[in-house]
Amino acid sequence: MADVGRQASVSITTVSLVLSGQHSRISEATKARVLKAVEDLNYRPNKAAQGLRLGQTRTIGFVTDEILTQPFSGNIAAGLSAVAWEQQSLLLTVNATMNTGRLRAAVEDLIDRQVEALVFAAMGSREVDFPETPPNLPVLLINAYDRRGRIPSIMPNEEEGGRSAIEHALDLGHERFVFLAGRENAWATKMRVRGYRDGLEIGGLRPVDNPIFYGDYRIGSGYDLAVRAMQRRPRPTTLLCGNDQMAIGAYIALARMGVRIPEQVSIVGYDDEPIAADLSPSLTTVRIPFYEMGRVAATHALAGTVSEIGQMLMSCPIVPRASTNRPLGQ
Amino acid sequence: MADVGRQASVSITTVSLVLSGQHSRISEATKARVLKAVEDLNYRPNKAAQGLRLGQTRTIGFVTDEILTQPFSGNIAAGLSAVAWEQQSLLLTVNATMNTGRLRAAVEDLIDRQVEALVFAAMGSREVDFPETPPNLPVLLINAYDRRGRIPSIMPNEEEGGRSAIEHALDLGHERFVFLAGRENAWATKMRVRGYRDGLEIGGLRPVDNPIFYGDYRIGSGYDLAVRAMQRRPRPTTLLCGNDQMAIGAYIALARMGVRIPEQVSIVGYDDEPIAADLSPSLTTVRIPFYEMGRVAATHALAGTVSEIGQMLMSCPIVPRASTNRPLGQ
DNA sequence: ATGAAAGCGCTAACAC
DNA sequence: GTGTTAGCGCTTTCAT
Repeated sequence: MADVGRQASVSITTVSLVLSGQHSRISEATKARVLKAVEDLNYRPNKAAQGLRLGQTRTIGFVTDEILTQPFSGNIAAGLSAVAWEQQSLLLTVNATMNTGRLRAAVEDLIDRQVEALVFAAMGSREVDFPETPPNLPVLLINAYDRRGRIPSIMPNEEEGGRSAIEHALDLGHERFVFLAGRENAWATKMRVRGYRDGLEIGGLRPVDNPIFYGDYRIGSGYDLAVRAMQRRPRPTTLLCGNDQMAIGAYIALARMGVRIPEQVSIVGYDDEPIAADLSPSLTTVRIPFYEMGRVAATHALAGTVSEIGQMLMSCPIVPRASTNRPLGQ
Repeated sequence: MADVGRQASVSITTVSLVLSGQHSRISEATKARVLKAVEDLNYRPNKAAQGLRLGQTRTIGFVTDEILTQPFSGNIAAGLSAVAWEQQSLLLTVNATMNTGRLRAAVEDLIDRQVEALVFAAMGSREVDFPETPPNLPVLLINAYDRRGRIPSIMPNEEEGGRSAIEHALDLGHERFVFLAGRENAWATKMRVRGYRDGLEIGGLRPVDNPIFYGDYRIGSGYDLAVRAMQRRPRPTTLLCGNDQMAIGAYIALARMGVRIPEQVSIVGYDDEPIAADLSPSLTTVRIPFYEMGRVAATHALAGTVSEIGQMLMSCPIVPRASTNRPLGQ
């Protein structure tokens, strides 16, 4: 900056004033000279120094828990990143494992680097024991909830998602379901099951006729449970799957059994992974709005309005595709 | 820091000395007093200020091109992140789209923030027109190559991967293949095809008997091409798929046709997505070492040895699973 | 063994 | 209109 000043025969103050857009009090002539010098010297302001002086880093600390290695959930990062960029901010990212020690170290490092907000994102809606943070620092959890419940969090409305899935099938006229659920003790499973039960009630159907089979969210269990489900008499007309992976398992099982989708049985997935649209027939599924969750998080984090969030639930809409249709004979 | 000094009745110099581990010349007594004060005041050093003074930010700029939203390739980020963390560094991440303007802006912002290295990662092994960067800044491309060829890059050895796939099948005794390839004009496709042709030659097989069908890397094309492939007489005994997604399509097609894997036909995928291990039977596939690519990149970037990399090709090994076996009658 | 002072690159009162 | 100066929070010579 001193170099620029020398080159343009002005003080560094003038350079600073020109560069920070306070042209108001600077004559056009000097302004042009400074800009020319900046150009000639290929000068670029040091944002680290600016940050120190201004006391702001335009940086969001982002701690992930295996999220990057998980399919499609990187959309959380994409959403955060998009909003951050719009507001001249960047993401300082750390990949922390389950291990609480690592989490604490990561959070502390980010704080030491003066991030202006802290966002933590987990897979599978876990509970976390989040470390202590300075009182004035906005902190937000995505897809996770604090053990002590004092940190605002953004979660998908899994219960609504489960309900959307079955309501979609009810609307098509279906009356016999099996829910191929995921791991029984997972938070997301419990919520989705709750939504499913709500749906049954709305449809006036008895739980005993529309059972829940528990699996583990993996393809294999989707396969096995689909086989089991199709052995019931009368046959279910819709299989609601705990996630898209299990739906893939169901697809393969039904293909092998010679049962056609959606003519003989409708399938609903959950997650709306990229693969869902690619399957044939394309998979009707429930979308988890990861990208939007990231956007909302970044928006509030940067605005310093995290306290308005509380425990925010984001809507999980049904995405109707070709794997669901009216049941046979309707 | 001044507060700590006051609390411990020492100068800030002493505080700094104690905190930076230069205990050498500090008496145990003062050291203890300082540490106590640090504790009491809950003091944490400001790394932004440290960085300014030391002229180092311990930060790697990481520019991604849709990579985060792509399944499993987030492992590149995980690899980078792991090494960075080991070396007390962090990733400053920007999600840039194809748009070159955005890429340039991202790179400039990162440079202004004084990152100590720059890593760009793309999906699908694209060519990029990378912006100008300061001569002393380590820059590295992952899964991408510079239009002007002057930037070191780390790419998967797709040709070797294609060859590994077919060699694995040859070793099992197969002699009739169809290669269900991906988009014909993609760089990765060309390389994989080249490896496939090498393999045919090694096995002494004629290309005319072992054709290549081109698709688009999506499930649907895997399905269609598998159907077409199985109509050939004599039937192929192994289907080599351009990626795991196409292999899934093949699985579904074969299930519907009543063809058993691997008894009647062996399947090989490519990518080793998480889903590959979950399929039933589990999918033999070629692994792209994304995580390792990230690690190597971060290691060289931080060590300032990017020039040693040149155009590095990372090995893509076959991962044998249950979808391949000896052909019938062997 | 400890402290005073300079300076990293920048901004912003306050002079002139 | 433009320059002088102080200072953001830290490290590090050089004195003492």
